[in-house]
Amino acid sequence: MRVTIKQIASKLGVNPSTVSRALSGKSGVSDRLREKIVREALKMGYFPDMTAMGLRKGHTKVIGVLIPDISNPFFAQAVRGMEKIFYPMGYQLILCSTEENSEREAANLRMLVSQRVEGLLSAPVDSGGNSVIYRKIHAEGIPIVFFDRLIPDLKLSSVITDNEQGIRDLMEYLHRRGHRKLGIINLRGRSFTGKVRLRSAIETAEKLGIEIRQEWIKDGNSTQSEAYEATVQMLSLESKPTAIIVNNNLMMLGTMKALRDLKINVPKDVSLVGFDDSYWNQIFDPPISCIAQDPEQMGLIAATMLLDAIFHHAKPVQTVLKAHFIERESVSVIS
Amino acid sequence: MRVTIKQIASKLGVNPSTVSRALSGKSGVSDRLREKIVREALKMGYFPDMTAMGLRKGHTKVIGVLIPDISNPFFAQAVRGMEKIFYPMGYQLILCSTEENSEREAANLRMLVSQRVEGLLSAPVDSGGNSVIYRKIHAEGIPIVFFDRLIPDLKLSSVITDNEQGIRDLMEYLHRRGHRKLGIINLRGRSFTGKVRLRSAIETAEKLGIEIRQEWIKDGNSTQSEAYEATVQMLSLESKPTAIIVNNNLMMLGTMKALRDLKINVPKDVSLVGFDDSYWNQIFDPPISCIAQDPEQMGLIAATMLLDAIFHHAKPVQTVLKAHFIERESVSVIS
DNA sequence: CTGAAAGCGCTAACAC
DNA sequence: GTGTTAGCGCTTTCAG
Repeated sequence: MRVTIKQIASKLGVNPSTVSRALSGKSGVSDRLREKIVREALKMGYFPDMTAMGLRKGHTKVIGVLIPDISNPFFAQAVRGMEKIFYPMGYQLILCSTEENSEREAANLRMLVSQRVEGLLSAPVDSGGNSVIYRKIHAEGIPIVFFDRLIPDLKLSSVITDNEQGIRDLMEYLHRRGHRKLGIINLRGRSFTGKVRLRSAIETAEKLGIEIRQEWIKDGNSTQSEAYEATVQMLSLESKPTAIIVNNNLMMLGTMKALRDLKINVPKDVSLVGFDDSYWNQIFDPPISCIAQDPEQMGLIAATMLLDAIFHHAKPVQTVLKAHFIERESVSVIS
Repeated sequence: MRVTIKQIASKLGVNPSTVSRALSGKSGVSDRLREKIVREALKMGYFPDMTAMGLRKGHTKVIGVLIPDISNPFFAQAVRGMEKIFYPMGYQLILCSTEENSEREAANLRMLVSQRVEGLLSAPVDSGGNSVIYRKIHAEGIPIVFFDRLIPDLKLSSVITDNEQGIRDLMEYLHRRGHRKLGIINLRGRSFTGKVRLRSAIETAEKLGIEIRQEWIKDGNSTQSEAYEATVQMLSLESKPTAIIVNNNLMMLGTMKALRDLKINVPKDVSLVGFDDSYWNQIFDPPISCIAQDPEQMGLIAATMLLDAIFHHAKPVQTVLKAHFIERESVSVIS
């Protein structure tokens, strides 16, 4: 059985509360006794019981993290950034993968509250169908910070990338290189980032005089396989765009594979740029120019904001991060 | 403030224990009263308090997971497999990234026990320096399953890949294609998988009559950047191997980049095979032949074994998974 | 079928 | 500087 503070106490013939004081470094215990207690605790293999401490003190030192897909390096790196903040503070992260499913998200959210997490870091599921639960949790006094995505009708804290700016940078670059016909492999149409990036592309196209035909906008559903299909379809069209924007890292893999299978040369036959910079962009032949976000930084900032909310009851803040363009060799010059 | 069972009880003029019974689906409450209680709980926004339940019942429905690096897709996918088992059972995973650091591992381990996790899934830090703590935790009655790696002197449950078989398959393939001079970009030399794979390569080389000179064995330290350096060094040697084995997915990225920068053609100038199959192997030019593990499956099996240990007190089991060879186009035929 | 009471492991307020 | 007591929110006997 587990060693408790009580057992240590009775073994040493002192009171449990004295053991508690000694072990948690509180004042009010003589140095000699404290040392004796600490030694005995070590010898008996005592592990403090956080659930009991949590119950008593009202805080658990646990943070809940919700991400849609852990095997996407983007989110994995974001979590890494959060770890960097929370680990040194002795906080634990409970990580939940929602698999882009509202019901799972709701279930996870309920669980997390039940676990008495002190705060929540979430990249909410695209449908945004759980705003009621989020609101309720917020009302309970549990701070929430959204990252990468947000639910527009909730005025909570968030850290997202400046998607509009990113798309504009990408398109201005293509425009400078002479491209006037643009195709888009978009994220799931209903998703927050998908909507924002597409709208921004259409607006920018109008401004710059770039053509984006309806048939050049394909929904890659955020997955590798569907991006593959979408790319194949787009490039079997009678009249094709001269350049393609792929709207996230995973879909870029699908598009790359399609291009290879179709033996279409980049950038000679078609130019390619991406939103997100993952490992693979720079080892593709040719290396892919793209808009790079910094997910680790995003996680770090989200975590910092959450901490601020937990300790200083900071008011909700909306943070927008700049993404930056990385030029490589995937875009031709059209004269 | 948080809604408690007591508040619901006093609101309805019944006893807390009745509310507890009603809410947890226990028998001994009339249907009418139960319905009334459930409705009120919902209305008041009641979330059960798992820490209190855990304290009372002695189990927390939380599993601790230790991985060395969350941004490595291999481990991310393993976690995904674990999620698949535990999510439907209402268990939560606390994920800790040890960053290949023994002290962090020890700290995380202590924390996890303090959180009263019901079981532990761990890919232990390479040095194996925490066997004492693992042993202690096991002695506490908390089941442990190692995955991907293990600590040889601990006879606990584990799921690992048949690394020897993998290396043999790779080398027999190279041998059939006429290769007799082999270079290796190895994992961190002290690591479990690094040691096993290297030893296996040397043994197999002897058996098959393949030459592996000392200078053709480079330590890539499991990272992209050091694998880059290692590759550059190996290929600037006077006499080079005709084929290279890269011993994990992240290092493959470094090697690929080095090869591109050096303008060395694969497989014409040098052949290339890898241990692990990540996203990028198939979009490189040429696609890379490799030994593929199935990390998600590994996570799934580890989770299943842990469950077995938790519920049926199953004895420690050592599981070894077969890896399978995927032929692509990165190896030339030498006649 | 429902209520009363005890207790999980810990800490904090109050005595002495 | 140390002991006593109460209670965090819940479940589980045991009564009635």
